[in-house]
Amino acid sequence: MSQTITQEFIKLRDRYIESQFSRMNPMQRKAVLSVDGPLLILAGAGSGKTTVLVNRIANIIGFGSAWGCEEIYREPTQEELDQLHSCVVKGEKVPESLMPLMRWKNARPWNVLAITFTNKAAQELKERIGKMLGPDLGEDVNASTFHSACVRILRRDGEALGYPRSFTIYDTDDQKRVFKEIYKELEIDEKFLPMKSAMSQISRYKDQMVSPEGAEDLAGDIRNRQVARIYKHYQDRLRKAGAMDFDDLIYNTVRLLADHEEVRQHYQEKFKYVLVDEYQDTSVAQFQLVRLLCSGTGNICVVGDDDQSIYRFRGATIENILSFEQQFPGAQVIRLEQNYRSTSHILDAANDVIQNNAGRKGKTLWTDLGQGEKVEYYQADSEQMEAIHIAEIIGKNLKMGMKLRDHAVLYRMNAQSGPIETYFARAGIPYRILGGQRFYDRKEVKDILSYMAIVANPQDDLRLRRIINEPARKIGAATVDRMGDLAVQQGIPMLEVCRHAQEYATLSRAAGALNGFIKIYDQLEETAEEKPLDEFVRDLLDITGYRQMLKAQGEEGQTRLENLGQLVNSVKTYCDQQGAQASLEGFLEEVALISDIDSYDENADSVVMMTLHSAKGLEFPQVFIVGMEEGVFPGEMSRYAQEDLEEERRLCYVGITRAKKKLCLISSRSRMLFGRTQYNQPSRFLGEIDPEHLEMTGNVAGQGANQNGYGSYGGYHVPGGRSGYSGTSYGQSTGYGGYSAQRTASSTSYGGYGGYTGGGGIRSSGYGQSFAGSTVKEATPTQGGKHQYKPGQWVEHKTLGRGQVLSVKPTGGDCIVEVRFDRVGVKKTMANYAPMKPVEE
DNA sequence: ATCGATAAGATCGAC
DNA sequence: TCTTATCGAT
Repeated sequence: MSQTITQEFIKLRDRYIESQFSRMNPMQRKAVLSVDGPLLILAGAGSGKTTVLVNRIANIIGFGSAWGCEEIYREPTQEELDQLHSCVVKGEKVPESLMPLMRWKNARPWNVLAITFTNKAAQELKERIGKMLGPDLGEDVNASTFHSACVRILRRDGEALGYPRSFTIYDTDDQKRVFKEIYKELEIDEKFLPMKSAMSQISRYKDQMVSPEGAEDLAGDIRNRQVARIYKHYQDRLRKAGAMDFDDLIYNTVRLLADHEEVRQHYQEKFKYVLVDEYQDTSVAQFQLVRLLCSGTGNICVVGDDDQSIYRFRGATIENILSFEQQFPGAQVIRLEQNYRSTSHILDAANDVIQNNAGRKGKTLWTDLGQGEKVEYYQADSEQMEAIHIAEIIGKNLKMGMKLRDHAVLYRMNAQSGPIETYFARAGIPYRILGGQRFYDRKEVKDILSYMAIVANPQDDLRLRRIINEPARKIGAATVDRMGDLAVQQGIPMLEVCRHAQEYATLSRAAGALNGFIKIYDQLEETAEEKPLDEFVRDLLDITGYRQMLKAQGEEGQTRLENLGQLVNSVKTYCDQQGAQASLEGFLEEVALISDIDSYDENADSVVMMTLHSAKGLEFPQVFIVGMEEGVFPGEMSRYAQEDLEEERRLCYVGITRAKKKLCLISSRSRMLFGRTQYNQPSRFLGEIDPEHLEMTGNVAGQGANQNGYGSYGGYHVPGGRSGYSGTSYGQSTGYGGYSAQRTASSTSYGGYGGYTGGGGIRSSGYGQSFAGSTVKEATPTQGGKHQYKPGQWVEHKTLGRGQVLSVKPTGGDCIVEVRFDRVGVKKTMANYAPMKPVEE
């Protein structure tokens, strides 16, 4: 009798659990419910994989293995069965009292490890889980990047590898400095072995878990032997400084887990469920890490899309996702092919392009969002026209009620942002640029961070070298080098040598200055001990004399001082967030692991510009991809090797699939790049799209394009030789000053704590800032134009000052107005965008 | 030490 | 074209 009640209950339990995830499509639901064992989710672009991840984690925590499982905590009563039955029928949540019977071997939030590609994605995941299960539970889930997860493991257990608990994390800049020293020491000629190639080769070694000794064994030619030698010296230095670079974080964690059973067991028990997002972009080392972590329970779920693997150049191996089923026998594979993002012309264009790649798992995305608009292909004459066309479309879209933030401009290289940026700034279109120099990469910020770092870790000779004479303290390079030698000889940190300067004959002359530095250092240490973190940093600026130095530097110093003000703010924000947990080490760590995309704020209303790479994971109603040209995209370097070309194609696929409703692909007949004007053929990727999905605009016909208007080579005559280069410029050089001024003037927009709330690493239009709030209004073209201009007319521009109109040319729904400004010379502006109005003379 | 001239170099870039 | 690094001169 009770047997039937139990069976009945279990059957209903399955139905109930399924009903909790009823908003998913069947494939998604299957992925959410398959909790145990290895699982590969092949999630196409826009297929709702984050939703799947969130729900799957919710299921793991809420119900555990209960679905499809015969086990139950105890026999339910008839009354409980009725209760469940009524919940299922009415679609209500079961009462808490019933929950113990509803779950089986469910995990606690901290038993779940979810690894994402960026900090932002991790944060988002936590928030969404929090919304489903309650904020406390969300907070307790381990959601982080590979690197932050490794840092946590290494801080706790890294001493087994001979690193101090408070090891420093070296960024690329720090790495470069170490390399420079090693090049000098080993007398290596940069011409023979460029530092960049040595650095990246060593980075690749670490990605593949190759030790310095291993590199030695592998080395065939002289160059590789040299790299192995550098590798060895480099690791030596890092170890002495108690430092790890980004690659070491992964490499060392793998070593730690592989070689120390008790540590491994601890984490295998802790992380009962491991989930990895963006699996197509993982390295060999990351794969090994994942395998070590999950081999206790075997509960590993990876989500990825082989078609979106775009980081091969950085050590990612697409093999990880392609061979998942071999690596984890018995793996389930689930494909998510329904796309919820884009309309079908866009999606079909993406499918058309990607199907030209060999070596893919193969899937075809579909959508039920309808055909939507065709993909626009615009052929411009120059990169300026490219920008103008974009501005026109944005203008039209705004009129139709779209927001500035609905628009994204994507390009292959950061260098391509310039002309568009200039034009937008001039036309008064508020924009933001992601990428370029990060806030935390600025010299003054790094200097102050270095001061903080040596207080946290007095062994950090590299950071010490950086700031010992900044501001100038009469401690020259020769003195520093001598100190470095002494430190190496005695096996002590440089700071100790410095402290006992008078005991060394070679340092006698500088002893006074060195003593002075020690006084400063001691004072810092004391302040750090006595005061809260944010006050410490504020005082640090004065104790070190840094503030005074900048004050004496005029305008540029002022900007830098403002940046440091931001730094102090960010320390404060960090303190507020962490409360009693706040620590110097903690802050430095957080800063070291912050990226640009982390600070992208989707709510700020401005057009976003970024590289195709940084656009991964984002979506916009209207997307522009510029520079669709051979030699640009695909890039010159990747045109010939099959593998490189396929990666470019995947990048194109990523770009296309960012668009929800409208996509505009733009190529230009001429393009100035690196000071040369190039005449490129339209990108082959354009030719791969079925014309059925394309709508061509621009003066395609006139310029020798073939029937399709693209794709067939030779149809386009290249002036200036067949290489596609021409020494002569293309007449685009007029009215084009003020470029660099624009850029600098517009780089001061750091709201709030860079890494947390948005701002860091984002460069914005000065106009956008100054209008903040009323921007959209200002930038929205009104019917027929808000102001009428005619040649001879005097105008007043918000930032460019007074000027006289030279010419007015209608374009689209707007006019290009050429103005000679009193202060800055001749400029072109868009009548409806520019913050400009006619004035009486 | 700090400036200015000169040369080299320049994808993509998470952490 | 533009930036950045390095070197030599003041």
